[in-house]
Amino acid sequence: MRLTFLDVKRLHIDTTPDTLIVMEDEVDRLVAAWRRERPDLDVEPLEVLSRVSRLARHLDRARRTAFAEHGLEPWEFDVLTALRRAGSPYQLSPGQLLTQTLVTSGTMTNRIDRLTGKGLVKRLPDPDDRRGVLVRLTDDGRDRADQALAGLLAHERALLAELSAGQQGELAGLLRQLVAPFDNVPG
Amino acid sequence: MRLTFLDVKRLHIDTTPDTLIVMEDEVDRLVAAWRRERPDLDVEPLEVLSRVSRLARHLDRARRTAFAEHGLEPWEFDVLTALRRAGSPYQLSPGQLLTQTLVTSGTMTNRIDRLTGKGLVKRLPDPDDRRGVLVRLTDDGRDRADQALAGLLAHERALLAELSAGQQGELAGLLRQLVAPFDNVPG
DNA sequence: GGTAGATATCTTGATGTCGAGATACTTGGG
DNA sequence: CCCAAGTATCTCGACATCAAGATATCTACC
Repeated sequence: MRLTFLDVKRLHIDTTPDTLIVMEDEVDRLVAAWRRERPDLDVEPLEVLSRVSRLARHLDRARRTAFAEHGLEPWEFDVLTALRRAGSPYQLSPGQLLTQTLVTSGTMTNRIDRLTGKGLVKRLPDPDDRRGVLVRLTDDGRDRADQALAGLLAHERALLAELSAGQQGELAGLLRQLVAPFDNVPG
Repeated sequence: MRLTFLDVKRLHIDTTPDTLIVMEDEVDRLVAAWRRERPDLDVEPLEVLSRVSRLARHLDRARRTAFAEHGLEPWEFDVLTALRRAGSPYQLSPGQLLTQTLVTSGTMTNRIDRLTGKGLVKRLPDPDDRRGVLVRLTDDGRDRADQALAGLLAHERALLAELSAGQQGELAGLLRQLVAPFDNVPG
């Protein structure tokens, strides 16, 4: 008999009811529904990838709340922290920001415009390439990024309390294997 | 000495170079940058959650490509398959669709309008509640959903080829623990 | 050094999403 | 029976994003 992931989950519940309780989630219900409606298909991939998508969606919402405490939108955080991470003098080209934030060039132009309007970054001409621009964090932008990062980490640490340190390491490793192919090819 | 996730990764590379090669990803670089710039902070949570967000982002793009082969947008797929999963007669209220797709009511109204325009769903009055509406899949909508699902599963199975079946099960289980709290409370 | 093709950024128009509020109906207490 | 509060859906305006194309500049090769 072949065990599916769902079976494994139930096994945990049945055999060790007091020490290992695994809660159902929306994806369990989704997969069960597909197995009922389309028993001819192998929907195993959804067990992983639908959870990734849904978790990301929930995280987006939680992050929006966390950043609001610091008066920042998620997209503002993404850009400011990319610059912050670059280290002094906290500047990157729009093109470098694109690859880090996974948005299109039009979007980035718009973001830089708005952040400039708020005084969090400023545009400087690239001295080595007259097509180019350097986006630099202002002092205010740097402070905001630092504060928001600390807030984010506190929130996320709380979410991860569900898992032991070892489990977090395992999870990070498995996710890395899935993400790496995307991050290491041109596509 | 305490090992961080990054150390564990490097350990793999150093000790078993031929059998276990772990590729770096963008999050490794991101975490390394934070450790250099903010050595005072514990950025461990990013190892998991930043990977979830970035992977989801990549998946969105890949899914967009996969669905385009069937002439569907990702949002259309989400709605059509929610109805398909409901089983015959393939109908749900807009409210039920909201909770499954994690969008707001205004968005769902708009989606139903456009799907109706394309002839993939139709609105019926709810016989038990005159405020209510039932959204029902047309035959064409059902066929499209079935075709697109098969295509999606093929694509996703390919992405997951990086992992063994056992690893996929582990990953699904760990993700479930993180998602379940979101899915099982009102929030 | 001149030119074709690559590259960096910005512009534009269309579109999907959100949030807040409006509307219509239902429910439960008095 | 009536009314207040709750619920289901829709409307509307603001806004962020994207894709495609425009512009300016660089690079490499002849």
